[in-house]
Amino acid sequence: MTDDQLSRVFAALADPTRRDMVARLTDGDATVGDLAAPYAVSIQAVSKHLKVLEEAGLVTRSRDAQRRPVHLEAEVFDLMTKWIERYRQRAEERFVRLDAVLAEMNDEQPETETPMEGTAS
Amino acid sequence: MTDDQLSRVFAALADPTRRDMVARLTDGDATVGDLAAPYAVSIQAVSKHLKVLEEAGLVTRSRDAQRRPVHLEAEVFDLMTKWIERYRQRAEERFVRLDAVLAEMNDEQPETETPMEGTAS
DNA sequence: GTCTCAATCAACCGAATGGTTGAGAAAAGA
DNA sequence: TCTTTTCTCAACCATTCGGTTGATTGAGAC
Repeated sequence: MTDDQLSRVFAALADPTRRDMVARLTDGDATVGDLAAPYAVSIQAVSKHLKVLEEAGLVTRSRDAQRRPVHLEAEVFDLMTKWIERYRQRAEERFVRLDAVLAEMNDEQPETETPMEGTAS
Repeated sequence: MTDDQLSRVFAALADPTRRDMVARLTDGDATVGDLAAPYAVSIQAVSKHLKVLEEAGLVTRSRDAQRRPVHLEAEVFDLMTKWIERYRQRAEERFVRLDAVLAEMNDEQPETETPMEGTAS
């Protein structure tokens, strides 16, 4: 499943616990124990969540004695933002065009069928 | 899992096939058959994908004879963009603050010969 | 050395996911 | 009516996911 990075990032953020971790990491780096504290799950479960976030490129981990501080990598957000904005813009452009078409159609007959395009990859 | 809408949206877009469907829907509405054409999976599988996208609020489906045209709902993108931008900004603010601290440290070492302040490397 | 702390690895479990095939529903056309 | 087209529903299957407990590693502290 989910071979490319974009898939991994979206999948990582599909979990509320992992989203909350990312949110809290914007306050600064934290250890696994710190991150695990608020949640009602084992520290092993949190460690697994962090592995998912790490493989998505959302966090990195270094070493400080026994601790493994977790650091948020914000650049990956751009990957998502780019994808989202690209298609949101396209959708909005089409909406604007459709709007113009509809306004134009008001002068003509309102009986024609709605066009159904597709397969343009 | 995936109780709230944000989770459902992220989860829906974690699949490359579903992302491609969304991308193609920015060209305009399409039928299930149209959408299924490029993929090497059954039409039932595509129907399932569409159900996921629909439950995430990313698409809506109407009816036109036997066909069920699929329409992209771009507003849901805002939900993601808001979340992403919020935490990206927080992360970047923190980065900028760190940047300022580093810049301040560098001020003590202008482009002239390094005056050997006591700063450890 | 031994002990403790912080975190991961390993095995397991139940539920969800993405795919399949087969049957059926809904609407138009013959 | 019967047929065709379009799509969904219902089982079923293999894999993944999020969680658990138990064992183990890594790095101080004693």
